[in-house]
Amino acid sequence: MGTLRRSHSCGEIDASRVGDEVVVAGWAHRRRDHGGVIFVDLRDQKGLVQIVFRPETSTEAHQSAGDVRSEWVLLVRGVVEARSAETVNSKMVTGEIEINVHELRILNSATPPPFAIEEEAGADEAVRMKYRIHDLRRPPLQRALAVRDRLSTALRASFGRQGFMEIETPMLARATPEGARDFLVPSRLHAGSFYALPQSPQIMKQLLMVSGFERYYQIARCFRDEDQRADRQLEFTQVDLEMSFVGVEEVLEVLQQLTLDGCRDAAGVELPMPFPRMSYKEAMERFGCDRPDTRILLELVDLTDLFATSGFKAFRGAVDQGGIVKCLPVHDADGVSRSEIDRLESFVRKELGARGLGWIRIAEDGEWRSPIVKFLTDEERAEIVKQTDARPGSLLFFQADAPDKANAILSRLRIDLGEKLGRVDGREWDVLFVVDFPLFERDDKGQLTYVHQPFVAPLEEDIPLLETDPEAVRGTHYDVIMNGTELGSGSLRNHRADIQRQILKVLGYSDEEMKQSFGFMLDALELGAPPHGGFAFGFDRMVMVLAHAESLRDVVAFPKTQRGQDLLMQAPSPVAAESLDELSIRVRAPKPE
RNA sequence: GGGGCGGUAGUUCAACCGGUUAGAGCACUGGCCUGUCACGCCAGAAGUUGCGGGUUCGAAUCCCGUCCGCCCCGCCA
Repeated sequence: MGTLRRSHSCGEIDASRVGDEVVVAGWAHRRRDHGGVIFVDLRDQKGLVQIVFRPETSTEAHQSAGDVRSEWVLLVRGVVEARSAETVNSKMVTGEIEINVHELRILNSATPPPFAIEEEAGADEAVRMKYRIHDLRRPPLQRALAVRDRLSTALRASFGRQGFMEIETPMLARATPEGARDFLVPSRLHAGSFYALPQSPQIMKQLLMVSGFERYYQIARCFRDEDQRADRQLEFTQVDLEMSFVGVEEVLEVLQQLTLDGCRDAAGVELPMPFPRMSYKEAMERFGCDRPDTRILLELVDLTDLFATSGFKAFRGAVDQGGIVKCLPVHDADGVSRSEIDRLESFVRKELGARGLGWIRIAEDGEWRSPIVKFLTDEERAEIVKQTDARPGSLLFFQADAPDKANAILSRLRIDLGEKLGRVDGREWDVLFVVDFPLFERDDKGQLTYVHQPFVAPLEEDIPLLETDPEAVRGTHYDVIMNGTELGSGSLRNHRADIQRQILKVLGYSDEEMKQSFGFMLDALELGAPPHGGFAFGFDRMVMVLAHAESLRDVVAFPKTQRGQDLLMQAPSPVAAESLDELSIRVRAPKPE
C-alpha cells in the first residue's frame, strides 16, 4: 500500500463527492476492457463503485489495469466524476458517479474464483463449503453474518438493561451419561481420563445460581456429537440465561423483552406484545406439533373417539393399540389434483414412515370420492362432516397411528399444503410461548423418561401427583416459538434436593445411580439453593429465522457438512503418532491416508 | 443405523431405448475494441463422466459395491 490509505468506502461515495480526490480499495468485482477505456467495478464490504482507467489520465494505470482479473486486490487514487446522463447506472447505488483513476496499486493477484461472487449464481453446497471464502464474499452470507452480529449486540444490550451479568463457564467440562453424545477431549495429565465439551452450560449456570449470582447470561458455544440436520450443527451457540427468586412469569417477561429487543435491533422486526401463549396440549391438538406456525390457517381435528368403536379396521385397530385418528381438513381444495394426493401419499410413506394416507374428497355435487369411504357408516360420515366442517370442495386427510407419528405426519402436511395453497394469514412474523409441557413421557420400553431434562421443576400444584400419577405432572417448561421454529426453551429448576430426588426416582434412578450421575448437583442443592429458572435461545436458529435462511449452514461462517467435516480446513484430521502417545491413546483402526 | 435425491470441463448444466469424436453457457487463455456496467466480437485450451468391479461387440447411460454432498427417520432439545 505504501503510504496511501483509504479515504472512503466504495459503497459510500455519492454525487456530493464529485470533484474530490479519493482513495478506495477493494476487490476487482468485474472488469470491462474496451481496449481504450477499462472499467472495473471495485467491491469492498460496503458496496460497489465503478472505477475508470483512461490512457489519457494515466498511461501507466491503464496499462496495469489490463492485467487485472476477478478478485484481485486493488488500491486506487482518483477523482470522483459525475456520469453523463446516458451512462448513469440506476441499478447501482453509486451509479451516478465513477472514479477516474490516476494511480493504481495492485495489492494482490488472485486465482480465478470457482463461482461468481454474486447473489444469484447457484453453486453446489459442497463447492460452496470447500470455497467458503468466496461464498462468504457473497451478499447472502454477508447479510446473515451482519444479522448475527447485530443480534448478539442487541441481546447483550438488553441483558445489560435488565440487570444480567455475563459469566463464562468452562469448555473443558465433565462427561455426563444423559442427553446427547459428548465430544471427548483426552487429558494428557490424567491418562485414560477425558474432559467433555459442554452440551450446554445447564448445570454450571444452576451452580452459579446457588453461588448467589441472581441474573446470569452467556452467549455460549455448545457441542453435541449427534447426526446433523439443516437446523442442527455439531457446535452451535446458545444465548443462555438463568435467574434466581423468580417464577415462570418473571422469566417469560424477560424472554419477551429479549426477543422483542433482539428482533427489533437486529432485523427491524416489531413483534406484538404481549406474546400469545398456548398450552402444549392445545398445540398438539390443533397443530400436531409443539412448535406451531400459527400463520398457517389449517388445523387438525381429533377423531379418535369416533373411530374407537368403528367397523373400519384400519382406523379402529390403531385406536385399539393406543393410537389416535386425526384429520386435516382442507376446504376449497379443488385445486389439489389426484396425482398431487398420490405424491403426498408417497411422500409421507417414504419420508415420514406413514402406513398410508387416508383421504376423502367431497365433490361439488356432494359425492364422496375416496378409497376409504366404503368402510364408513352413514353415522360416521355425518359425524366427520360435523367435526371437520366438511362441505363440497373439501379434501380430508387422515392418519391413524401412534399419537406422535400421526401428529408428525399431519403437521408436516399442514405446513406443506398450507404454504402451497396459500392458506396463511399474511403476517410475516409469528411469535408465541408454548407452556405446560408434561414432565414425563414413556419411552418405547414403557419406562418413564424426562421430556426435556431432569432438572425441570414441576408445577407446584402438581407435586403431589409425583407419587400417584407422574404422567399427569405438568412441568414449568416453556418454549419460545417463532415462525414455526423453536427459538429456545427453559423452565424453573428443582431447587430442593428432595423434590429433585423424587423426580430422579420416578425416572428410575436408584440412590446409587443418582449419586453417581447427579451427586454434585444434589449436594449443591443442599447448600442453600434459591428458587431459580432460566432459558436458552438457539442463537443460530434465531438468526436463521430473522435472515429467512433455510439452513444453519447459511448463518454460520464456517459450518460443517452433514457428516461433520469442515471441507475448507479439512477437519477432522489424523494427528501425529507422537501426539497420540502423549495422550496415551492408541487408535484401533487408523484411517489409511 | 435406515430411507430418498444427487455426483459429467474450474463452474452451472445437456447428452433419446446402451452406439461410434461426451456438448453448451459462464469462467479461463490469446487477439481486437474509448462509455461499458452480466460489455461486445474472433480464436483457443480445458474431461480418469466420484471411485472400484460386473454385464455387453460396445457403458456417462444397465447391475453390484463404495465414497462424497443434500433432505428426512432414528438420534438430538
